Amino acid sequence: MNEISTKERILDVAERLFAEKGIKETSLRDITSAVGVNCAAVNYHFGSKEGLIHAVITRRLKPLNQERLRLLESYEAGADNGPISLEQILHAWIAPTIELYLRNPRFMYIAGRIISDPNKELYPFFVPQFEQIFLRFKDSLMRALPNLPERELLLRMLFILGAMIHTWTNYSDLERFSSGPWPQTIGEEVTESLINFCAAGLQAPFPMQIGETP
Amino acid sequence: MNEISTKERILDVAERLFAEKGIKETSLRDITSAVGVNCAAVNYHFGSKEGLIHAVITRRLKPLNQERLRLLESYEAGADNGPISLEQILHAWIAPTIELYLRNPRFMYIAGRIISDPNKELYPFFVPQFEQIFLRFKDSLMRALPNLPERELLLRMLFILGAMIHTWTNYSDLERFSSGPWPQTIGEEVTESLINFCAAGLQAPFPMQIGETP
DNA sequence: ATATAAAACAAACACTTGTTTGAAACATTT
DNA sequence: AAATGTTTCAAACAAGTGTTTGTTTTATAT
Repeated sequence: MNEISTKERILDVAERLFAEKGIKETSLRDITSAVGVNCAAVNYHFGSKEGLIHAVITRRLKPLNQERLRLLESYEAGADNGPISLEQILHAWIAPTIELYLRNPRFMYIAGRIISDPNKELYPFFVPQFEQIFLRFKDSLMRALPNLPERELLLRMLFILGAMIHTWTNYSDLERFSSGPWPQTIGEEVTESLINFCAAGLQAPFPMQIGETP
Repeated sequence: MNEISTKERILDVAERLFAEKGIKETSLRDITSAVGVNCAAVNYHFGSKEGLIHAVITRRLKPLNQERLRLLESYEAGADNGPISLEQILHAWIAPTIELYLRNPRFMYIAGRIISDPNKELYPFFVPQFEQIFLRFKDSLMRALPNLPERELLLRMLFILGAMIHTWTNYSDLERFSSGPWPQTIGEEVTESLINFCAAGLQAPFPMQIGETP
Protein backbone atom coordinates (compact mmCIF):
# COMPACT_ATOMS: atom_id res chain seq x y z
CA MET A 1 0.00 0.00 0.00
CA ASN A 2 2.30 2.71 1.34
CA GLU A 3 5.14 1.65 -0.92
CA ILE A 4 7.36 4.18 -2.57
CA SER A 5 7.07 4.17 -6.33
CA THR A 6 10.02 3.25 -8.49
CA LYS A 7 9.97 6.73 -9.96
CA GLU A 8 10.43 8.33 -6.57
CA ARG A 9 13.04 5.82 -5.46
CA ILE A 10 15.03 6.70 -8.56
CA LEU A 11 14.75 10.38 -7.68
CA ASP A 12 15.99 9.74 -4.15
CA VAL A 13 18.95 7.63 -5.20
CA ALA A 14 19.84 9.96 -8.07
CA GLU A 15 19.84 12.90 -5.70
CA ARG A 16 22.15 11.07 -3.35
CA LEU A 17 24.58 9.92 -6.03
CA PHE A 18 24.57 13.25 -7.86
CA ALA A 19 25.59 14.89 -4.61
CA GLU A 20 28.22 12.29 -3.77
CA LYS A 21 29.87 11.86 -7.13
CA GLY A 22 28.64 14.70 -9.29
CA ILE A 23 26.01 14.67 -11.99
CA LYS A 24 28.17 13.93 -15.01
CA GLU A 25 30.16 11.39 -13.06
CA THR A 26 27.07 9.39 -12.08
CA SER A 27 25.94 6.91 -14.69
CA LEU A 28 22.39 5.72 -15.08
CA ARG A 29 23.65 2.25 -14.25
CA ASP A 30 25.02 3.53 -10.96
CA ILE A 31 21.56 4.78 -10.11
CA THR A 32 19.45 1.90 -11.35
CA SER A 33 21.65 -0.78 -9.85
CA ALA A 34 21.53 1.01 -6.48
CA VAL A 35 17.74 1.13 -6.70
CA GLY A 36 17.62 -2.45 -7.86
CA VAL A 37 15.81 -1.96 -11.15
CA ASN A 38 16.71 -2.33 -14.76
CA CYS A 39 18.90 0.24 -16.38
CA ALA A 40 16.21 1.22 -18.86
CA ALA A 41 13.92 2.39 -16.06
CA VAL A 42 15.28 5.93 -16.13
CA ASN A 43 14.60 6.39 -19.81
CA TYR A 44 11.15 4.96 -19.31
CA HIS A 45 10.16 7.22 -16.42
CA PHE A 46 12.06 10.40 -17.27
CA GLY A 47 12.72 10.14 -20.99
CA SER A 48 16.42 10.80 -20.68
CA LYS A 49 19.16 11.47 -18.19
CA GLU A 50 18.57 15.19 -18.61
CA GLY A 51 14.90 14.66 -17.78
CA LEU A 52 15.94 12.94 -14.58
CA ILE A 53 18.28 15.78 -13.65
CA HIS A 54 15.54 18.33 -14.22
CA ALA A 55 13.15 16.33 -12.07
CA VAL A 56 15.68 16.05 -9.26
CA ILE A 57 16.23 19.80 -9.27
CA THR A 58 12.64 20.95 -9.58
CA ARG A 59 11.40 18.71 -6.80
CA ARG A 60 13.38 20.68 -4.21
CA LEU A 61 13.89 24.07 -5.82
CA LYS A 62 10.25 24.95 -6.33
CA PRO A 63 9.20 24.60 -2.67
CA LEU A 64 12.41 26.35 -1.61
CA ASN A 65 11.75 29.48 -3.63
CA GLN A 66 8.10 29.46 -2.65
CA GLU A 67 9.09 29.45 1.01
CA ARG A 68 11.56 32.29 0.44
CA LEU A 69 8.89 34.39 -1.19
CA ARG A 70 6.38 33.54 1.53
CA LEU A 71 8.77 34.67 4.27
CA LEU A 72 9.73 37.88 2.51
CA GLU A 73 6.13 38.83 1.91
CA SER A 74 5.12 38.07 5.46
CA TYR A 75 7.88 40.36 6.75
CA GLU A 76 6.89 43.10 4.35
CA ALA A 77 3.25 42.76 5.29
CA GLY A 78 4.18 43.15 8.96
CA ALA A 79 5.91 46.46 8.26
CA ASP A 80 3.07 47.84 6.15
CA ASN A 81 4.97 49.37 3.24
CA GLY A 82 7.83 50.55 5.43
CA PRO A 83 11.33 49.23 4.80
CA ILE A 84 12.16 45.97 6.54
CA SER A 85 15.48 45.20 8.19
CA LEU A 86 18.43 43.68 6.40
CA GLU A 87 18.38 40.79 8.82
CA GLN A 88 14.81 40.02 7.85
CA ILE A 89 15.59 40.09 4.14
CA LEU A 90 18.63 37.90 4.63
CA HIS A 91 16.67 35.57 6.84
CA ALA A 92 14.02 35.13 4.16
CA TRP A 93 16.78 34.43 1.66
CA ILE A 94 19.02 32.15 3.68
CA ALA A 95 16.96 30.41 6.34
CA PRO A 96 14.85 28.32 3.92
CA THR A 97 18.03 26.97 2.36
CA ILE A 98 19.34 25.87 5.72
CA GLU A 99 16.01 24.28 6.59
CA LEU A 100 16.15 22.40 3.33
CA TYR A 101 19.75 21.50 4.09
CA LEU A 102 18.78 20.13 7.47
CA ARG A 103 16.01 18.02 5.95
CA ASN A 104 18.01 17.07 2.89
CA PRO A 105 21.70 18.02 2.86
CA ARG A 106 22.34 16.33 -0.45
CA PHE A 107 20.35 18.63 -2.65
CA MET A 108 22.34 21.66 -1.62
CA TYR A 109 25.48 20.01 -2.88
CA ILE A 110 23.84 19.58 -6.27
CA ALA A 111 22.55 23.14 -6.43
CA GLY A 112 25.92 24.55 -5.48
CA ARG A 113 27.61 22.45 -8.08
CA ILE A 114 25.29 23.42 -10.90
CA ILE A 115 25.73 27.10 -10.17
CA SER A 116 29.52 26.88 -10.23
CA ASP A 117 29.57 24.61 -13.24
CA PRO A 118 31.36 26.20 -16.19
CA ASN A 119 29.63 23.73 -18.47
CA LYS A 120 26.44 25.72 -18.80
CA GLU A 121 24.28 22.89 -20.12
CA LEU A 122 21.89 23.08 -17.20
CA TYR A 123 21.84 26.87 -17.03
CA PRO A 124 18.94 27.46 -19.42
CA PHE A 125 16.88 25.28 -17.17
CA PHE A 126 18.21 26.36 -13.80
CA VAL A 127 18.59 30.13 -14.00
CA PRO A 128 14.99 31.03 -14.91
CA GLN A 129 13.91 29.35 -11.69
CA PHE A 130 16.09 31.88 -9.88
CA GLU A 131 15.58 35.02 -11.92
CA GLN A 132 12.25 36.05 -10.49
CA ILE A 133 13.15 35.51 -6.86
CA PHE A 134 16.55 37.14 -7.25
CA LEU A 135 15.01 40.32 -8.67
CA ARG A 136 12.45 40.28 -5.89
CA PHE A 137 15.18 40.31 -3.23
CA LYS A 138 17.17 42.87 -5.16
CA ASP A 139 14.21 45.25 -4.99
CA SER A 140 13.82 44.64 -1.30
CA LEU A 141 17.48 45.30 -0.65
CA MET A 142 17.48 48.46 -2.76
CA ARG A 143 14.72 49.87 -0.59
CA ALA A 144 16.59 48.94 2.57
CA LEU A 145 19.86 50.43 1.25
CA PRO A 146 18.72 53.43 -0.81
CA ASN A 147 22.18 55.04 -0.96
CA LEU A 148 24.00 52.04 -2.37
CA PRO A 149 24.59 52.16 -6.14
CA GLU A 150 23.00 49.34 -8.09
CA ARG A 151 26.33 47.90 -9.24
CA GLU A 152 27.69 47.72 -5.72
CA LEU A 153 24.50 46.10 -4.48
CA LEU A 154 24.64 43.46 -7.19
CA LEU A 155 28.26 42.71 -6.32
CA ARG A 156 27.40 42.32 -2.67
CA MET A 157 24.52 40.02 -3.54
CA LEU A 158 27.02 37.94 -5.50
CA PHE A 159 29.28 37.78 -2.45
CA ILE A 160 26.36 36.66 -0.30
CA LEU A 161 25.35 34.01 -2.78
CA GLY A 162 28.90 32.71 -2.87
CA ALA A 163 29.25 32.63 0.89
CA MET A 164 25.98 30.75 1.19
CA ILE A 165 26.67 28.18 -1.51
CA HIS A 166 30.21 27.60 -0.36
CA THR A 167 29.00 27.02 3.18
CA TRP A 168 26.62 24.31 2.01
CA THR A 169 29.22 22.47 0.05
CA ASN A 170 32.42 22.96 2.01
CA TYR A 171 31.49 23.41 5.64
CA SER A 172 32.91 20.07 6.64
CA ASP A 173 36.33 20.96 5.25
CA LEU A 174 36.83 23.36 8.15
CA GLU A 175 37.25 20.48 10.54
CA ARG A 176 40.86 20.03 9.58
CA PHE A 177 41.63 23.63 10.49
CA SER A 178 39.92 23.66 13.86
CA SER A 179 41.93 23.00 16.99
CA GLY A 180 38.82 22.03 18.96
CA PRO A 181 35.92 19.69 18.22
CA TRP A 182 33.90 20.48 15.11
CA PRO A 183 30.17 19.72 14.72
CA GLN A 184 29.74 17.53 11.68
CA THR A 185 26.59 19.11 10.31
CA ILE A 186 25.41 22.67 9.86
CA GLY A 187 22.99 23.92 12.50
CA GLU A 188 20.90 27.00 13.15
CA GLU A 189 23.93 28.67 14.64
CA VAL A 190 25.69 28.73 11.27
CA THR A 191 22.66 30.41 9.73
CA GLU A 192 22.91 33.15 12.30
CA SER A 193 26.61 33.60 11.70
CA LEU A 194 26.05 33.79 7.97
CA ILE A 195 23.23 36.32 8.27
CA ASN A 196 25.29 38.30 10.75
CA PHE A 197 28.30 38.36 8.46
CA CYS A 198 26.30 39.30 5.38
CA ALA A 199 24.32 42.02 7.11
CA ALA A 200 27.56 43.66 8.20
CA GLY A 201 28.97 43.33 4.70
CA LEU A 202 25.88 44.88 3.14
CA GLN A 203 26.10 47.83 5.51
CA ALA A 204 29.77 48.44 4.85
CA PRO A 205 30.34 52.08 3.89
CA PHE A 206 30.74 52.47 0.19
CA PRO A 207 34.07 54.24 -0.51
CA MET A 208 32.76 56.52 -3.26
CA GLN A 209 29.71 57.43 -1.26
CA ILE A 210 29.47 60.97 0.12
CA GLY A 211 26.96 62.49 2.48
CA GLU A 212 25.57 59.19 3.60
CA THR A 213 22.92 59.06 6.27
CA PRO A 214 23.64 56.28 8.76
CA MET B 1 64.01 29.09 -31.63
CA ASN B 2 61.46 30.80 -29.42
CA GLU B 3 58.83 28.20 -30.19
CA ILE B 4 56.48 26.96 -27.52
CA SER B 5 56.98 23.31 -26.69
CA THR B 6 54.26 20.79 -27.28
CA LYS B 7 54.09 20.13 -23.57
CA GLU B 8 53.32 23.75 -22.81
CA ARG B 9 50.85 24.08 -25.66
CA ILE B 10 48.98 21.12 -24.25
CA LEU B 11 48.90 22.79 -20.84
CA ASP B 12 47.52 26.01 -22.35
CA VAL B 13 44.81 24.30 -24.34
CA ALA B 14 43.90 21.97 -21.49
CA GLU B 15 43.53 24.92 -19.15
CA ARG B 16 41.25 26.64 -21.62
CA LEU B 17 39.08 23.61 -22.28
CA PHE B 18 38.92 22.56 -18.63
CA ALA B 19 37.60 26.01 -17.82
CA GLU B 20 35.14 26.09 -20.70
CA LYS B 21 33.72 22.60 -20.50
CA GLY B 22 34.83 21.20 -17.16
CA ILE B 23 37.60 18.74 -16.42
CA LYS B 24 35.67 15.51 -16.61
CA GLU B 25 33.79 16.71 -19.64
CA THR B 26 36.97 17.42 -21.60
CA SER B 27 38.43 14.40 -23.35
CA LEU B 28 42.08 14.01 -24.21
CA ARG B 29 41.08 13.96 -27.84
CA ASP B 30 39.42 17.36 -27.43
CA ILE B 31 42.72 18.71 -26.17
CA THR B 32 45.13 17.02 -28.55
CA SER B 33 43.06 17.73 -31.64
CA ALA B 34 42.84 21.40 -30.65
CA VAL B 35 46.60 21.48 -30.23
CA GLY B 36 47.09 19.58 -33.45
CA VAL B 37 49.03 16.64 -32.10
CA ASN B 38 48.38 12.96 -31.72
CA CYS B 39 46.08 11.77 -29.01
CA ALA B 40 48.83 9.79 -27.31
CA ALA B 41 50.83 12.95 -26.65
CA VAL B 42 49.19 13.55 -23.27
CA ASN B 43 50.06 10.13 -21.96
CA TYR B 44 53.57 10.56 -23.23
CA HIS B 45 54.21 13.93 -21.63
CA PHE B 46 52.10 13.67 -18.47
CA GLY B 47 51.67 9.95 -17.91
CA SER B 48 47.92 10.13 -17.60
CA LYS B 49 45.00 12.50 -17.69
CA GLU B 50 45.32 12.98 -13.94
CA GLY B 51 48.97 13.91 -14.42
CA LEU B 52 47.89 16.57 -16.89
CA ILE B 53 45.29 17.93 -14.49
CA HIS B 54 47.87 18.12 -11.71
CA ALA B 55 50.29 19.95 -14.00
CA VAL B 56 47.62 22.45 -15.06
CA ILE B 57 46.82 23.21 -11.43
CA THR B 58 50.32 23.42 -10.01
CA ARG B 59 51.57 25.70 -12.76
CA ARG B 60 49.31 28.52 -11.53
CA LEU B 61 48.67 27.65 -7.91
CA LYS B 62 52.25 27.59 -6.73
CA PRO B 63 53.13 31.15 -7.83
CA LEU B 64 49.75 32.35 -6.54
CA ASN B 65 50.30 31.09 -3.01
CA GLN B 66 53.90 32.29 -3.05
CA GLU B 67 52.71 35.78 -3.91
CA ARG B 68 50.08 35.67 -1.16
CA LEU B 69 52.70 34.72 1.39
CA ARG B 70 55.12 37.35 0.11
CA LEU B 71 52.51 40.11 0.47
CA LEU B 72 51.43 39.02 3.93
CA GLU B 73 55.00 38.88 5.19
CA SER B 74 55.87 42.25 3.72
CA TYR B 75 52.89 43.81 5.52
CA GLU B 76 53.81 42.13 8.78
CA ALA B 77 57.43 43.21 8.45
CA GLY B 78 56.28 46.78 7.97
CA ALA B 79 54.37 46.72 11.25
CA ASP B 80 57.21 45.14 13.23
CA ASN B 81 55.36 42.49 15.23
CA GLY B 82 52.34 44.74 15.75
CA PRO B 83 48.96 43.59 14.40
CA ILE B 84 48.27 44.53 10.79
CA SER B 85 44.93 45.76 9.51
CA LEU B 86 42.17 43.48 8.27
CA GLU B 87 42.28 45.22 4.92
CA GLN B 88 45.95 44.33 4.55
CA ILE B 89 45.37 40.69 5.41
CA LEU B 90 42.45 40.48 3.00
CA HIS B 91 44.44 42.26 0.36
CA ALA B 92 47.26 39.74 0.65
CA TRP B 93 44.69 36.96 0.37
CA ILE B 94 42.49 38.29 -2.41
CA ALA B 95 44.53 40.65 -4.58
CA PRO B 96 46.89 37.97 -5.98
CA THR B 97 43.90 35.95 -7.12
CA ILE B 98 42.50 38.91 -9.02
CA GLU B 99 45.87 39.63 -10.57
CA LEU B 100 46.03 36.03 -11.69
CA TYR B 101 42.46 36.34 -12.92
CA LEU B 102 43.36 39.40 -14.97
CA ARG B 103 46.33 37.63 -16.53
CA ASN B 104 44.56 34.33 -16.88
CA PRO B 105 40.82 34.25 -16.17
CA ARG B 106 40.49 30.61 -17.11
CA PHE B 107 42.44 29.11 -14.27
CA MET B 108 40.18 30.66 -11.67
CA TYR B 109 37.24 28.85 -13.17
CA ILE B 110 39.08 25.57 -12.76
CA ALA B 111 40.14 26.28 -9.19
CA GLY B 112 36.64 27.31 -8.21
CA ARG B 113 35.23 24.21 -9.76
CA ILE B 114 37.62 21.83 -8.07
CA ILE B 115 36.89 23.32 -4.68
CA SER B 116 33.14 22.99 -5.09
CA ASP B 117 33.40 19.54 -6.62
CA PRO B 118 31.68 16.89 -4.50
CA ASN B 119 33.69 14.26 -6.31
CA LYS B 120 36.74 14.54 -4.12
CA GLU B 121 39.16 12.79 -6.47
CA LEU B 122 41.37 15.84 -6.79
CA TYR B 123 41.14 16.83 -3.15
CA PRO B 124 44.10 14.81 -1.85
CA PHE B 125 46.21 16.67 -4.37
CA PHE B 126 44.62 20.10 -4.16
CA VAL B 127 43.99 20.69 -0.48
CA PRO B 128 47.57 20.24 0.81
CA GLN B 129 48.61 23.08 -1.48
CA PHE B 130 46.15 25.24 0.47
CA GLU B 131 46.54 23.97 3.99
CA GLN B 132 49.73 25.78 4.88
CA ILE B 133 48.69 29.15 3.50
CA PHE B 134 45.20 28.89 4.99
CA LEU B 135 46.60 28.29 8.47
CA ARG B 136 49.02 31.18 7.97
CA PHE B 137 46.15 33.57 7.27
CA LYS B 138 44.09 32.13 10.07
CA ASP B 139 46.87 33.00 12.52
CA SER B 140 47.12 36.50 11.14
CA LEU B 141 43.38 37.02 11.45
CA MET B 142 43.30 35.64 14.98
CA ARG B 143 45.83 38.26 16.03
CA ALA B 144 43.85 41.01 14.32
CA LEU B 145 40.56 39.82 15.89
CA PRO B 146 41.61 38.53 19.33
CA ASN B 147 38.08 38.50 20.74
CA LEU B 148 36.54 36.36 18.03
CA PRO B 149 36.14 32.66 18.95
CA GLU B 150 38.00 30.28 16.70
CA ARG B 151 34.87 28.63 15.39
CA GLU B 152 33.32 31.92 14.38
CA LEU B 153 36.55 32.99 12.69
CA LEU B 154 36.72 29.79 10.69
CA LEU B 155 33.12 30.22 9.59
CA ARG B 156 33.80 33.76 8.46
CA MET B 157 36.87 32.60 6.56
CA LEU B 158 34.63 30.09 4.83
CA PHE B 159 32.22 32.86 3.90
CA ILE B 160 35.09 34.91 2.48
CA LEU B 161 36.40 31.99 0.49
CA GLY B 162 32.96 31.38 -0.94
CA ALA B 163 32.42 35.02 -1.87
CA MET B 164 35.78 35.12 -3.59
CA ILE B 165 35.41 31.90 -5.53
CA HIS B 166 31.86 32.65 -6.55
CA THR B 167 32.93 36.05 -7.83
CA TRP B 168 35.55 34.49 -10.07
CA THR B 169 33.18 32.01 -11.58
CA ASN B 170 29.86 33.81 -11.70
CA TYR B 171 30.57 37.51 -12.00
CA SER B 172 29.31 37.67 -15.55
CA ASP B 173 25.92 36.27 -14.57
CA LEU B 174 25.11 39.59 -12.90
CA GLU B 175 24.75 41.28 -16.25
CA ARG B 176 21.25 40.00 -16.69
CA PHE B 177 20.17 41.61 -13.41
CA SER B 178 21.70 45.01 -14.01
CA SER B 179 19.58 47.79 -15.46
CA GLY B 180 22.64 49.72 -16.66
CA PRO B 181 25.73 48.68 -18.62
CA TRP B 182 27.84 45.96 -17.07
CA PRO B 183 31.64 45.66 -17.53
CA GLN B 184 32.38 42.26 -18.98
CA THR B 185 35.48 41.46 -16.97
CA ILE B 186 36.43 41.86 -13.35
CA GLY B 187 38.62 44.85 -12.56
CA GLU B 188 40.46 46.30 -9.60
CA GLU B 189 37.24 47.90 -8.46
CA VAL B 190 35.67 44.51 -7.76
CA THR B 191 38.66 43.56 -5.63
CA GLU B 192 38.10 46.64 -3.53
CA SER B 193 34.40 45.92 -3.15
CA LEU B 194 35.15 42.36 -2.12
CA ILE B 195 37.78 43.39 0.43
CA ASN B 196 35.46 46.10 1.70
CA PHE B 197 32.59 43.67 2.11
CA CYS B 198 34.68 41.00 3.80
CA ALA B 199 36.38 43.41 6.18
CA ALA B 200 32.98 44.62 7.36
CA GLY B 201 31.78 41.05 7.74
CA LEU B 202 34.84 40.08 9.75
CA GLN B 203 34.30 43.00 12.10
CA ALA B 204 30.63 42.23 12.65
CA PRO B 205 29.87 42.05 16.38
CA PHE B 206 29.65 38.49 17.55
CA PRO B 207 26.29 38.00 19.32
CA MET B 208 27.58 35.83 22.15
CA GLN B 209 30.49 38.14 22.80
CA ILE B 210 30.52 40.19 26.00
CA GLY B 211 32.86 42.93 27.12
CA GLU B 212 34.44 43.41 23.73
CA THR B 213 37.02 46.11 23.21
CA PRO B 214 36.53 47.91 19.95
C1' DA C 1 78.03 10.41 -40.81
C1' DT C 2 76.48 7.38 -37.45
C1' DA C 3 74.57 5.96 -33.15
C1' DT C 4 71.41 7.18 -29.50
C1' DA C 5 67.74 9.27 -27.30
C1' DA C 6 63.42 12.01 -27.49
C1' DA C 7 59.17 12.97 -29.59
C1' DA C 8 55.14 12.22 -32.52
C1' DC C 9 52.39 9.14 -34.87
C1' DA C 10 48.50 5.66 -36.49
C1' DA C 11 45.99 1.95 -34.86
C1' DA C 12 44.01 -0.78 -31.79
C1' DC C 13 42.78 -2.02 -26.95
C1' DA C 14 39.28 -2.85 -23.24
C1' DC C 15 35.79 -0.37 -21.18
C1' DT C 16 31.86 2.73 -20.13
C1' DT C 17 28.45 5.79 -21.62
C1' DG C 18 23.14 6.92 -22.76
C1' DT C 19 19.73 4.97 -25.39
C1' DT C 20 16.70 1.72 -27.94
C1' DT C 21 14.33 -2.55 -28.79
C1' DG C 22 11.07 -6.23 -28.19
C1' DA C 23 9.49 -9.48 -25.12
C1' DA C 24 7.87 -10.73 -20.43
C1' DA C 25 5.43 -9.75 -16.03
C1' DC C 26 2.12 -7.14 -13.72
C1' DA C 27 -2.01 -4.39 -12.82
C1' DT C 28 -6.41 -2.70 -14.09
C1' DT C 29 -10.66 -2.62 -16.46
C1' DT C 30 -14.35 -4.51 -19.11
C1' DA D 1 -11.97 -14.50 -17.79
C1' DA D 2 -10.32 -11.80 -21.42
C1' DA D 3 -8.44 -7.61 -23.00
C1' DT D 4 -5.95 -3.53 -22.30
C1' DG D 5 -2.53 -0.59 -20.67
C1' DT D 6 1.44 0.00 -17.61
C1' DT D 7 5.71 -1.26 -15.86
C1' DT D 8 9.96 -4.08 -15.82
C1' DC D 9 13.38 -6.65 -17.95
C1' DA D 10 17.52 -8.71 -20.70
C1' DA D 11 20.15 -7.70 -24.54
C1' DA D 12 22.12 -5.14 -27.80
C1' DC D 13 23.42 -0.65 -30.01
C1' DA D 14 26.51 3.14 -31.58
C1' DA D 15 29.49 6.38 -29.81
C1' DG D 16 33.07 7.97 -26.87
C1' DT D 17 36.46 7.18 -23.03
C1' DG D 18 41.66 6.73 -21.31
C1' DT D 19 45.43 4.01 -22.32
C1' DT D 20 48.89 0.97 -24.68
C1' DT D 21 51.47 -0.70 -28.43
C1' DG D 22 54.88 -0.75 -32.06
C1' DT D 23 56.66 2.15 -35.57
C1' DT D 24 58.33 6.25 -37.71
C1' DT D 25 60.13 10.75 -37.59
C1' DT D 26 62.99 14.30 -35.53
C1' DA D 27 66.67 16.04 -32.71
C1' DT D 28 71.11 15.45 -30.18
C1' DA D 29 75.59 13.71 -29.39
C1' DT D 30 79.55 10.99 -30.61
